[in-house]
Amino acid sequence: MTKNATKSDSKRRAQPKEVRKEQLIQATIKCIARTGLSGVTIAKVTTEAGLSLGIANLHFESKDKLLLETLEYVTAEYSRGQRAILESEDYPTRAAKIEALLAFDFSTAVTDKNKLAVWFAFLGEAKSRPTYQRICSRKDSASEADMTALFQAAIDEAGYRDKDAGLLAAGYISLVDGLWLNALVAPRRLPRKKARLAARHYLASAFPQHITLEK
Amino acid sequence: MTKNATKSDSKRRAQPKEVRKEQLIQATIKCIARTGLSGVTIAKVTTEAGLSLGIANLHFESKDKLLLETLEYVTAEYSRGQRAILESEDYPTRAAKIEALLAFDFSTAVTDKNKLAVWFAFLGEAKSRPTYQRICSRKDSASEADMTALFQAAIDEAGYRDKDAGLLAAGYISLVDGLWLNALVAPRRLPRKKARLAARHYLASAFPQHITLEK
DNA sequence: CCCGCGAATGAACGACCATTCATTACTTGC
DNA sequence: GCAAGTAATGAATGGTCGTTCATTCGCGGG
Repeated sequence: MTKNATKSDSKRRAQPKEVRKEQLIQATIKCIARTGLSGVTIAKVTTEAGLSLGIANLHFESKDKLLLETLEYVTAEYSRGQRAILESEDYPTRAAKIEALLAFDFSTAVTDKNKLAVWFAFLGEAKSRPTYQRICSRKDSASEADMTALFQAAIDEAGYRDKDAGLLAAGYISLVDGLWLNALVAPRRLPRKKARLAARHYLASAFPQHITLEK
Repeated sequence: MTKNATKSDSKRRAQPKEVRKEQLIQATIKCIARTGLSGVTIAKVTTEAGLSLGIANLHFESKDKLLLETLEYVTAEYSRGQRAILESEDYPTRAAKIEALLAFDFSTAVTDKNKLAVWFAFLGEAKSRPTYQRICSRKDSASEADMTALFQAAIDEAGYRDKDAGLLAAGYISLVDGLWLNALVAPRRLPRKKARLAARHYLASAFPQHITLEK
């Protein structure tokens, strides 16, 4: 009768609300990636989590709320990482900070297939769901301003001509979205490394004195 | 095309199968844009089309087939227009052909909100639906080869250095996808004209002797 | 050791929805 | 103008799924 170390307890045990919610959100991410948003059911999620059917409605008010918190979970994770870079004062040069953003956007943590699948599953429904729309655009509009400022500073310090920081930032954000999407749907055609290289080329031609094609 | 064949039809009338299928596909596009893929029901589609409940299963084998044909309809329409440009021999210069591709990608016909909503709704589910995945990636992989060839020819004729046509083509395709997506989800932040301008900047920095920022 | 509280369970319920098909309505050939 | 054939209809059906809640169980305090 020693405690079951890692294996799931065969007996149910009370857990703090936060632990259960995290468990259910993780299971939801897996289910969305496996079956698509429209294939997700409470039964599949709770089975994936190894819990009972009723638990989702116990900790979340409804399936809708569970899905919403899952979306928020995924976007918050990304935004946190990105803002840590954008707001950091520890990079020796602006070039280093831009490099860090690039490395982050194509890190294995960010390009995780399950997380990307969740992200695009919700984006695909965003047009008809104002709530999804709001959460999804929060991710980008928050960073767009900071990124524009960073790009503008780079433009100023190098004296680039004919560059529009706002347009470059919008372009970079969209390019990354597009590369993620294509890498997710057709990883054979666009593997992660090729996607990163394409993004690097974009930045290199925008900021030739900051970013080069040599690794 | 016509909204409701003259409305005067208060009584039902037999129509060739092709007319009915077209009608139903158009209604499906509207429904997906309005309610998202997961909110689409046969009842909503047939009501939108002004027809009876049973008609969808009469002309399509099932709801699934209807959705599939809708996706194929939207992608085929795009591919047809794009290939007409790529395969045309009527452009005086390569620059003109590249300009035409850009103009096409951001034409009002292609950036129609409903069509884009359909496109991204299916892409959002593509990860978990091999059939969607196949249809969606057909659109891009067909054009990627032709576009790479076009870009390579442009590189050769201008003697650009350090350019990788394949990477530029993959980047352009992804950038366009990303711009469409952001313009769809947050049209306020990224209006169509700004999206087109961002794509133009991309091409201008890739092919400075072909594409310029002056309209 | 037992009691009570709150977490967890899952059978039951009801709403929704794709699909079927008997019936109806139109069209066409004769 | 009639009959046979075909398109269209929509009530009925069966299945799926979100949600509820009476019951069960584990835990900590007395």
